[in-house]
Amino acid sequence: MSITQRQAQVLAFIRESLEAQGYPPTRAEIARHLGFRSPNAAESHLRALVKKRVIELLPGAARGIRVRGSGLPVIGRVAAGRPILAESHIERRLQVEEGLFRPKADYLLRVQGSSMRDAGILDRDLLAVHHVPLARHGQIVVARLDDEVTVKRLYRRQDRVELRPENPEFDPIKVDPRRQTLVIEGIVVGIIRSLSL
Amino acid sequence: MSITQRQAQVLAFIRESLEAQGYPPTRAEIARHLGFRSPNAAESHLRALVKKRVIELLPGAARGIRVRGSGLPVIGRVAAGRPILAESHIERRLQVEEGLFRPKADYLLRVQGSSMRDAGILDRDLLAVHHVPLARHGQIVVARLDDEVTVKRLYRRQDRVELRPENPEFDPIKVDPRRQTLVIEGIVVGIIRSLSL
DNA sequence: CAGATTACTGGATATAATTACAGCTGTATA
DNA sequence: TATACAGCTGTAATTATATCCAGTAATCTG
Repeated sequence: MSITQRQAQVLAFIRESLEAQGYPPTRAEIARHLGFRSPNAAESHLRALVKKRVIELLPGAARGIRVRGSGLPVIGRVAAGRPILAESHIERRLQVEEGLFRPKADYLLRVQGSSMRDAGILDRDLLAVHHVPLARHGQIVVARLDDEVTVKRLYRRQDRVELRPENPEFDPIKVDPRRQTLVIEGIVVGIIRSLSL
Repeated sequence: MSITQRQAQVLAFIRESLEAQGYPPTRAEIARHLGFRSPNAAESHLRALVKKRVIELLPGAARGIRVRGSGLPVIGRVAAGRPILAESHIERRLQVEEGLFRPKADYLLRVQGSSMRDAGILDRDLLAVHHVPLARHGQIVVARLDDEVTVKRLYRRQDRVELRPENPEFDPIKVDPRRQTLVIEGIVVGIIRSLSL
């Protein structure tokens, strides 16, 4: 039971309004923006979004629209064979400004281990990841090698593909496409570290 | 012309409301929260905050309150002798969730140089800084030595104070309190890096 | 000491906004 | 083929909200 295209437009406008105005839109504003002649059209879309648990409506309150699950999901340990963005992997959500990272971050992944230490990526750092299935030579990627999720720098030379750590204590991984399946889960676009002393 | 205590309470409630409800409060809600019997008391506080350029009011709009200058200020190069948080040092502001860092971040400072490379702090990183005048041994601090602002790890042994870089290419700074003035500007509580490839 | 600012009460009103009701057309689902 | 759901129009009532006006009192400022 996923969201329809029209409902996504309504949701996008709510987000837009929140960003630009600092408060949610009214039914009339939604109707005006999407070209409805009746505010009731907006109302029913909002009700549908409530039923699908995407927003909450606060009865009686003007502009009483709350977007649920806003902010970037923080992904902890990823279970083998399961998609990274599965609901069960989400530890919590963090409100981080869209546009802080470019291209935009889709989720935050918690680093395990120090194999990328010399790239300034330490154990327990949060990596901002842009979710795309393709990466270029030299980019730091989130990759899945035979169901194991790792963060490494991608090396692509002619027909050879390598995942290289940036720490001399770790060895580069030469990918053999005949025996292993390599899936690019995304490229790393940023880092957030909490020192909390 | 700064903000009064009462006005600060109103502002705090607006922020609280934004955080908890997802939208700004009405005049009546402000009045109820602060114990006013008339919504007009809230109205005049809001007007005062507008005059002091702390918020904006959108006429006619329900809950039409916008908090100006929200988010953490990003500090670029700091001019000698001027306070770090001077308005002229603010490059922009970033909307980052309060509570992402502990203790809370007061501003973001852009790193210049790689003297803290081995601590995972690279050139052009943004450091989340908690603004306090005291730091403990071992903490990474933002310090001002004779008007020069630097980021180093603080070493305090008996009566000796040192600011140590974490990169063998740089030398530790032994602070001589008779000739130099050391001011702790804050402690580093987090790092944000944008890779933008 | 006049005038501005802060900090409120109390009443009133226009309008902003939610929300109920009735109805329409398609498309998908059982 | 009945039933649900998506996606609307249109009207209207109720209530939520902003905002004006007229005061009172205390404190600060030039």
